[in-house]
This record gives sequence, structure tokens and C-alpha cells, in this order.
Amino acid sequence: MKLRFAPSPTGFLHVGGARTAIFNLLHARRYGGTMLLRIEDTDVERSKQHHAEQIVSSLQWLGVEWDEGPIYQSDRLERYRDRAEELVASGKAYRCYCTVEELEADRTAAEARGDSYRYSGRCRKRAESGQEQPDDVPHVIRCKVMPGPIEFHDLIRGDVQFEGELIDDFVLIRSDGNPTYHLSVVVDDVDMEITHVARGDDHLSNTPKHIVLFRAFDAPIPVFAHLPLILGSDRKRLSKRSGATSAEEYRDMGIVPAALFNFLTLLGWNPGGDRELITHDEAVQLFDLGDVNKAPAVFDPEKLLWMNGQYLMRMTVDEIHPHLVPFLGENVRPVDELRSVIELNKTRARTLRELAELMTPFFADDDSIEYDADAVKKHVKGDELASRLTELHDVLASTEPFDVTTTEAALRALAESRGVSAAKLIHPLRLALTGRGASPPIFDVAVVLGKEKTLRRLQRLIARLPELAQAASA
RNA sequence: GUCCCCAUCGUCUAGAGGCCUAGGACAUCGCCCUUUCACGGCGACAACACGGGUUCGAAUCCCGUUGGGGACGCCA
Repeated sequence: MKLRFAPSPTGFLHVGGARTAIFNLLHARRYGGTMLLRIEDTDVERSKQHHAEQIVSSLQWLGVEWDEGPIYQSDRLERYRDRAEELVASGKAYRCYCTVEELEADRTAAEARGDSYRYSGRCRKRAESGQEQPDDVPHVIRCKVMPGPIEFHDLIRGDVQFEGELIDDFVLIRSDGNPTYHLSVVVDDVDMEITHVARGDDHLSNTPKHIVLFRAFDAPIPVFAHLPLILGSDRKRLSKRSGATSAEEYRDMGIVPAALFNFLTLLGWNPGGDRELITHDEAVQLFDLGDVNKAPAVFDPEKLLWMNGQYLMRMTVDEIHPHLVPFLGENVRPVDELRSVIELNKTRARTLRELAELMTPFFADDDSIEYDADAVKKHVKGDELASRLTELHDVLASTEPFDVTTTEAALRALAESRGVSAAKLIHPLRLALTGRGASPPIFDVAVVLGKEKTLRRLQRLIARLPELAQAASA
């Protein structure tokens, strides 16, 4: 068994493409087959090398591996021409000298009549009447499509049938000598002995053309699986308008690859038993193209975010760190220096970007903490605040060891002796240490910061209390 | 326009004729836990597109309607 993912390098790796790649990989791994990566760059106009490289690196990032490739179709142009000539020689294809202008005229004429356009067959008649077919004047090579039903079995759709009458004699070789998609795909799938073709639904109506070619080459026809499309919230094919569409954008947003992989795997397929979180290995155990849904699925970024949060809280600090580095900016440190801070914040973030943001107060200069206005308004009040915080400062200064249990006990004891609730001390302490109204448990924060920084930040808040109170009341 | 495909909560989905008073997840809204924010727990809201068949019995099978999507290139 051998499957392939065959993107064309005309842009970044689209999430729809990413899912196609994942499904191919999963099916191959499940059945011990081979996975091939093939770059379909026969359109010189639109294909770009940097896009190909981009797609390859996105796939690597996502965790889609392949056993063969990447193979570039642009390296095999001679092979496609040779095979097309074989078909011309055997009468299964013919040279067509119609110009683009002529075809365009036919098309607009058909439209004007309200008919749907079909190729006139002008050059086919000419070829079949035995007229000479010079190969030194510009021409394309077209494949003959015979009337009659063309049937194939699709793992997802079941038995599918198209009428040959309705299918144009399609172009195999363009006038510039380059192959079209239809030719290169089939030649390659034959040469590379592809057994299963899983691709987007948008190729369903191309499949009969491919069947015609497989037959013309007298080659075995692979098993097809046409995956339902991924839609945007507008229920149209996912596009820029409906949000981020490339794997890269999600990476830059702070989605970890395993989460995107998991999310995409569950779009149109499910492992049964109400599972939402599934590892790569578990998916490999259970996946089958035949179990994929027929209906298109709307891509829900909210659920991806939730899933990413689930991954972040379950991942170890060492697993998170390499992915987090690009988001840390000037706070980049070796993993051991970040361990406790990541640990404290990873259950609170849905993305790596958020996580990095939550970590900033821990690395801020003691004298540059900015106090959140809402938090100030809420917690900076009462004439006794300054003296209470000074007492807290002194109590903490003499707390030894400076760990979560002793600092918490010290604060609670102080609160009790002054007849105030612990919260009246805790919230201002949070404001002092982080500048924010929300943070990880405050004694953990204090301990991670250390006694010295804790005391310094407390002092700073105490010193600025009058101006903050004034600003808050203004 | 022609051809093809699809149809369960707002979204992802479970469902293979009786297990369905339709299950889970995201989102939303309550409550609980709690020093805040998350996490977690409990609960609420919320769907078989419609109409005909078939059957003792239909979300499940058949037909039609409606709705949605895709393809109709010397793009892939």
C-alpha cells in the first residue's frame, strides 16, 4: 500500500491540505504502507520554489512525515511528454491546433446561446480522418474521452458514476510542452505505484478523466477517497475572508503542532467513544479512510484554541519550551531558568503567545511594573492600606524559609491579628508583584520571584500608593 | 446553465431499523471549588431540513422537494 500527498506550490500549506496530508499519513501508517510527498509544480507561472520549501517545512512542523520524496514534477517533464506521445501513437490522444483565441470564441458563443461549453472536437475529427499531425507547429495534446459511463469506487463516496459524453477531450500537454495536472498526476501515480489516492472533494469531478488515463496506460486504478472540504464560518470553502487558512498562521498564533494535528484529524473523522484528545499513535491505530464523513466540516477556531489550551496544560515544560522560544522575545532563557514560570502559567494560556504574555511580569524590572488601572481601582483603597502593606513587608522579610506554606501562613496570621480578611492583603500583594488583577496563586508567584524581588516590589507599591489612589479616584 | 456531491444542537460530531426521552465536545449561561485568573466539577440552553413512502417500528432504508457545497481552463 502506498499513499501520497501532492500539493502544488502556489501558496502556503492550507489547513485543508494539511488535513489531506494527515489523512494520507494516518491511513498509510495504519496499514503499514508507504507515504510519498510529491510537489506538483508543472504550472511554471504559479509554482514557486519558496512555496515548495515553505510547504515542506510546514509539514515537518506539523509532524507529517513521509518515506519518499519530496519528488518534484518539474524534474520529470520528459517522462510526461514521452507518455503523452505514446498515447498519440496509439490513437488515444491527438494533437490539437486550436488556438486559445479560437477556444475562447467558442466558449463565449456557447455562453451567448445559453449552452454549456464543450470542446468542438475539431482537431479530433481531423486526427481521426487520418490527416497529418505536424509536431513542429504549436499545438496541445488532448486525450480522447469515449462516450459511456465511467465508474469507480470511492472509499468515502461509495460507487460513483460519470457520463463520458459530458467530459471534454482534456489537454494533456500544453502548447509550451508542459504537462497538465491530469497527465502528470496519473503518470506519477502509475510510475510510483500509488495504491490509494486521498484528496480533496474538489477533485471528484477530475477523477473520471484520470480513470480514462489509467485505462489508456493500461495501469491498475488506485482506490480513491475524496475528502469533504473544510469550510469557513461562511459555509464556503475556507478562504482568507473567513480567517486564517495556512498552517503557518496557526503556528505564528501560538498553536502547538500536536494540537493542530489533533484538531484536523477530528475534522471529518472521529476515533469513536467521545474522544476529543487523541495522540498521533492512537490515531494511527484507529484511522481508516473508509470511516471519514461525507459532509463538509466548518473549521471552528474557538475549538482549536480550546484544544491547544488542553495540550499546553498537559505538555511538560521541556516539551513546551522549544515551541515557546519564538514568542519570548527578550525573555528567552534556557529551559531551566523558565521552568517554574512556565509551570505556573501553562494551565492559564490557550496559545503560546498568551503564555509568553502571562510570563512577562516575572521578568519585568522591579521598577518598571505597570499597575493595571482596573486592578488599582478595585484594590487600592482604605487609609490603612499603606500601613498594612508595610506590616506585610516586614512579616515577609522575616519569613524563613521563603516557601509557599510559610509565606501563606505568615500573611494569614497577620490578617487575623489585624482583624481583616486575608483577601485584603492578597489582592494588593498580587498588584504589587504582577501589576495585575489576575495571576497564578500569589504565594507561588512570590516564591518564584524570590524574597528579594517580592520585598522590593512591595516597597515600590507602598511608595506609589498615594499617587495611585489619586489616579483611581480621578 | 450543465454535471456531481452533501444534509443530526450555532460549530465539530455519536448514531449501521427497536438500546434515542437522540449521547459527547466547543461556544454560551448558571452554580460549586477558590486569594484572583485559569483548570476542574455539576447543571441549563440547544439538533434529526421538509414532504411522501417501506416497515409492527425510521435520525437510520427509498423517492421527491428545499437548502448548502463543489466541478465545468493550455490551474491544480
